[in-house]
Amino acid sequence: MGRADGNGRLVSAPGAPDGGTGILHVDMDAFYASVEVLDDPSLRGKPLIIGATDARSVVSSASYEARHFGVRAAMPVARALSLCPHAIVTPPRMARYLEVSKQVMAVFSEFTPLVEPLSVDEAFLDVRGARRLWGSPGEIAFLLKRRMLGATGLTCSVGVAATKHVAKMASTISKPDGVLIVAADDTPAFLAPRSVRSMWGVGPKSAEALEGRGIRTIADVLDTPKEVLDRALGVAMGARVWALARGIDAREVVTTRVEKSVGHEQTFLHDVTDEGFLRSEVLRLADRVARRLRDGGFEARTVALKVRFADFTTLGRSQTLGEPSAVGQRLGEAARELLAGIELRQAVRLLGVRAENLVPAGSSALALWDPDEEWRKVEDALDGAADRFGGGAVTRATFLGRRDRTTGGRGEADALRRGEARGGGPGGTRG
DNA sequence: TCTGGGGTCCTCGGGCGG
DNA sequence: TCTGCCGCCCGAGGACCC
Repeated sequence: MGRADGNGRLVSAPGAPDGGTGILHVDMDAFYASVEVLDDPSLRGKPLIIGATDARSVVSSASYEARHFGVRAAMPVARALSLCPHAIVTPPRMARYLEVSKQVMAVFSEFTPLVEPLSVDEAFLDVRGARRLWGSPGEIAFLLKRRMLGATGLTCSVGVAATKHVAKMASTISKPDGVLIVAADDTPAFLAPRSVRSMWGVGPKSAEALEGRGIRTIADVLDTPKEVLDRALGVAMGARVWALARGIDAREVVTTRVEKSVGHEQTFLHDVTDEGFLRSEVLRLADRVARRLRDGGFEARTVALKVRFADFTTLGRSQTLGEPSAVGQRLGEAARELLAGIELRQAVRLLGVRAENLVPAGSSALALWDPDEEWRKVEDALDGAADRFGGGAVTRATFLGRRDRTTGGRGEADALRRGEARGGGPGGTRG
């Protein structure tokens, strides 16, 4: 497996056993901060915070020098500066990070086509089919790190394991600039002493629910009946934690991902009570969302509005549109209706507009609906019923009342109304 | 200390149609 | 015609991740 290196890291040496592994999780080290250092070497070795400087912004990324002072991502910048007053704060340059991200992903793709990006700076790689070309998974991990440094000038950490979950945990523990290989046989020993919080998917709430029952480590999870986990976390989450604690994780590396929603939200510098301003902001956010939908070739069936009040309570309202749309005006109207339905009992801190239930542009029900095709389906479905009722075939004409005299009269139409002829048709088989 | 912005997934309850 | 059951969709909210 690996050795503790005195800094809380656990790392493997080249040649460590990697039997039964095949999944790599690669995570760039302090990605945004490292890109800033790459572009301005005078920042090297200094505490660096990536984040806007206005009152309400939070830390997006921090160099390890800043983390040494307790600075963490998602911490308010003001708080970070109180912990590390001499830190250099620089605003994020997303366009630049995306540019470097492309280089990073290109390095991943050199080793395997089976790459599943999780964000701009990390991905799962399935290297089970790359052995003949590049070597064993453990060998690939060290090779990839060298190649990454050469191609981008950046360091990364790599977890190597039999499953995505263990690979992800391993890369986290090996950070920064490490490799941790967890051979399949070593998985139980690797997992057992770890905290429940270290599991991917167990956040503060779930950890609290478990710890409140005395379940602090993964070994504790192994000793806990599944019903207790279900009660603590809900059935789905309980089942997941039960399985992950045993090293069971059947998730494959997925190379294609379909976007499910697109949204924008805005925290105001000062809490807002002006309703007119909120209405105009809703329209502006809807416009941005609509533009992104059109760029991506999508339309939205559902519009969701998010309102966060000054006391941080958050409300969501959503509405399904009559027809999918990617028109800012249409999305904006829906979002404004949702806003009108919310009692603004406090000043508003944040507004968000999100498009959900995305469909490809032009595939709305109306655009795709072919009446002739629908009638063919109805006629097919009714053929069998017509036989049972002793009549002839039911046609579109019979249903519309222009009865074909060769058919059996009203039997089929009655059958249709009673829903007795729906076999194989849409709408379920029960009745 | 006072909590961003972009997402995904899950749960639960109500309405509705068969 | 009414009732109970079931599955599906919708809407709201919460937890989690980077």
